[in-house]
Amino acid sequence: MKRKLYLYNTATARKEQFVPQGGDDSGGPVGVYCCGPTVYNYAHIGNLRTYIFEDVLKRALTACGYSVRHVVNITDVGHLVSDADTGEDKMEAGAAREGKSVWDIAAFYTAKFMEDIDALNILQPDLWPKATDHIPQMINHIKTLEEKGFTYRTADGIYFDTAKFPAYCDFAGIDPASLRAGERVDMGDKRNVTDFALWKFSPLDAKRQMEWDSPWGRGFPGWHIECSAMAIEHLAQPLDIHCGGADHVRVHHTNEIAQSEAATGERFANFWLHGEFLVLDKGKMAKSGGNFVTLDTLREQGVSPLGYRMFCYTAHYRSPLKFSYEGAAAAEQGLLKLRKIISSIDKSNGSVNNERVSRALEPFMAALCDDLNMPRAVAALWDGLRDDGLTGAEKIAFAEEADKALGLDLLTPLDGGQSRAEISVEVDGCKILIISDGGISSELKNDIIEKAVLRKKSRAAKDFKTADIIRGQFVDMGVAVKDLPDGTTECMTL
RNA sequence: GGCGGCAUAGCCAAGUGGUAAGGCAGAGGUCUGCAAAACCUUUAUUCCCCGGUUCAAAUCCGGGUGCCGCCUCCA
Repeated sequence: MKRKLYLYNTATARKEQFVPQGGDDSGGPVGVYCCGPTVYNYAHIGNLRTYIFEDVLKRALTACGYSVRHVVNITDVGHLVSDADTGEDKMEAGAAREGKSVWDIAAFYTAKFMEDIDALNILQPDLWPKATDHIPQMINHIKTLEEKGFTYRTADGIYFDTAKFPAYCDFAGIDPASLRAGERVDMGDKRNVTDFALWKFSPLDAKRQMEWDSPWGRGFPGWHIECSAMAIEHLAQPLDIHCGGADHVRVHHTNEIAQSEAATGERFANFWLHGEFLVLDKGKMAKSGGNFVTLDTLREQGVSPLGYRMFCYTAHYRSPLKFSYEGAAAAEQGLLKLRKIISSIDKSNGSVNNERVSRALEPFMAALCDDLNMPRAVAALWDGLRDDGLTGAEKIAFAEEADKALGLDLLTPLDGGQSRAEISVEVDGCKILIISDGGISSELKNDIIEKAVLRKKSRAAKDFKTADIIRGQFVDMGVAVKDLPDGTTECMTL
C-alpha cells in the first residue's frame, strides 16, 4: 500500500501524482538519478542545497512505501568551459593551481564532498559512479549514435546533430530561432547552435592528464554523455526520476534527453525534478565567483551543518532561497529549540496509540507528499509537538517518524551529539554542576567551585553586589552561570 | 535580444478565489535579588503599484515598476 506522492515534473510543467515505471505494485525499486558534483573544488552551500532537496525526495519516497535505488554520479573528468574549446579545463586548472595531478584533485574533493554529505545527514546513495570508470560505456553510446546517424565530425570532436532529433526543443521549450548563434559561444564548425560535443579530441599541442583512445582518436568525453551513459548503465530504463539543479534544464538535461532517446529509441526519464538556487544579495553563489560559502565557513559562524539543513527547509525547493548568516543563525536557533522541546518530553508519560500518532502525523505527511513542501511540514512538526492531545510517548513517536523524513537528528540531545562532561559536587551545602568539554583542569575546576560557593553564600547573605562581581569573573573566564530551580549552581564552560 | 521565475511583517518564508501558516528577531507578562532558561500573551486591517473580473482576489486577467535565473562550465 503506497501513499500518494505528488511531484512537480519539469517535463510537463505540472504537479503530478508519482507512479513508478510498471505501476505502484511493480515491486522493483524506484530508480532515481541525480547529477552529482564536478570534483575540482569544495562544494559550496548552494550546491549542497540541491543534494539536501534530493535527499528529502528519497526520504519521502521511502515514507510513502517505495524502495529506492539512488544513483549520484561523480564528474571527475575535466571539461572545457565551452564546447568551442576556448576556455580552460576546470579539472586541469584546479590541478595546476594546487600543484597536483588531476587524479589527486578528483580524489581529494570527492572525499571532501562525502564528508559534507555525511555532516548534512544525507543518506548515502546506492551507487556513486565515477565518470572515469565509464569511458567504455560512453564510447559505446556515441558509437550507437553514430550508427544511427545522429553525429558528425568537426576539427575538434564528434558532435550531436540536434536537427536530427526533432523533439530536441520540447523539454525546455526552446525556440531555436531565438537563440543567437555565436553571440556568447563561438560556433566553431557546429552545424546548429544547439549541437553539442559527444567526444572531444585532445589538443595537438598539449598533453592532457586525462585522455583516452577512442574510435575517433585520442580525447575525452563531452560533459553531457557521462550522465546518459551512467544512468543507462546503472538504472532501468526509463528512469523513474531524474534530478538536478535548475540550471541544468536548458542545456545539460535537454542534451541528455536527446542523446539518450536518440540512442535507445525509448523515453529516458518519466519525472524531472529541479532544485532552485540559493541566492545572495548579489545573485547566485558560484564556484567561479568570490562569493563562495562552504560548510566550514558556516561552522566558523556558529551554524552547524544540520542548522543549514534546517535553513533549507524554510523555503520550498522550487523557490530561490535568500541566504544570509542572520537567516542561517535563525534556523540554527530553531533547530536547537526543537531539540530542547523534544528532549524535555517525558517519554514515560502514557502509552503509544499508533492511530493517534498517525493522525498527528497526517498534516506533516500531507505537506511532505505535496511536492515536498518542507516549510509546511516543519510547521506541522511544531504543531504536533505542541498538541496537548498526545501523550509524551506519542510525541516522541511522532518526532521520530517526522525525523525519518527530515533528517535533523531531532532526538539527539541539545549539543548535537557532542557529549559534554558533567561534574556534580556538593561543597558546604552548595550544589554545583560543572558542564565542560571534559578536558577541564583540576585548577580550573577548583577555581569554579570556590567562586560558586562564595557567590552562593553572598546571595544567601543578600550581598548581591559581591554575587554580581563573581558572575562578572565567571564571564571573564568564559563560564556561563545559571541558578537552577532546585538551588543548584550550573557552571558551563563555553 | 529570447525564455522562465519572483515581489507577503525587521529577517527567512507558506499560502494560487472565501477573508493572511510556521520559524527567527522584537514587545509585554510570569518566574528571578538581578540574570539565564522556561512558559504565557502579543506583533501584517493587509500581501510592489495602477486598473479590471467576481458576492468574494495575496491568489484570476491587463498594464507598470523592481529583482533574479537560464540562453556559456555551473546545484
